Amino acid sequence: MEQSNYSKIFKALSSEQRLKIFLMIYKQCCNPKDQQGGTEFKVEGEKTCCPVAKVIEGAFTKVCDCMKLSRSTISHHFKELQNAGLITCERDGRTFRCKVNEQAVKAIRDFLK
Amino acid sequence: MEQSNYSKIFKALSSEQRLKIFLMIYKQCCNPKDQQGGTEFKVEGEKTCCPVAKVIEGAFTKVCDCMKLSRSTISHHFKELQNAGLITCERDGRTFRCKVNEQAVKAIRDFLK
DNA sequence: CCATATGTTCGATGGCCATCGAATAATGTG
DNA sequence: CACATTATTCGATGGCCATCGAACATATGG
Repeated sequence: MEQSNYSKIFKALSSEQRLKIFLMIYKQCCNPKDQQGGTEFKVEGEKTCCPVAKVIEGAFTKVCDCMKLSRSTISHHFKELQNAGLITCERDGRTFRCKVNEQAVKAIRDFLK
Repeated sequence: MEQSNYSKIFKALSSEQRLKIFLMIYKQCCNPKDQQGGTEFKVEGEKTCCPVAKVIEGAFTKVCDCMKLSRSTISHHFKELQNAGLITCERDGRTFRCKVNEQAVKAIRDFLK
């Protein structure tokens, strides 16, 4: 991955609020170990730990419930995370689905390797 | 490491120029494998690969020689990298010494683990 | 001591960005 | 259909930031 792509990723994560949002999603998707902070953002009736990127249903609303930011701001942050290639989102009717981009995760893990 | 510290690190690396500067220094210090891009920023007569953080002499001047930025801007970027805890610098007379902070490197490597 | 090299500090500037509320669109519910 | 939920878009705003040149500070070499 090129330097300019890395700086885009880091820019997306440089906002504390946006980092928080990304980690909320990430911890529901990819992280095999750390389950801290999962209490306020839990997918009901499911294990929060899974081996590969998993789709999160209703991510937008859940994030809204956890943060003191306007919905418009949160929408903006989701867009920025998408533009940086960190997550992908799709909407089907009322449902907002979202998952972490595995390539981006791999790139972050490979940075400084 | 706390989220706010991570966002500080990512903010420091979100500027493409600053990321470039950091990687120049990093590749002279810590990286056991990747030696690409080392050509324009080489410590004469030394192996560019070493196991632990190593002091880089004259880093400021070397970076100035490689980038099309004013010295004041580069000075500013060095300060930002220091404030984020990514590098430490010291001056002894005319000599500008600089090295990568190993804790920060470890933190970056542990992010998303 | 004088000139040169090396960094730092300062003030200005232009641009980007996080945030908000309001307006709008799309969708489901009674 | 009327209403509530949910998400997007827009315009405004205040603040931060990357960059520059100029002025200053410090050190070294002749």
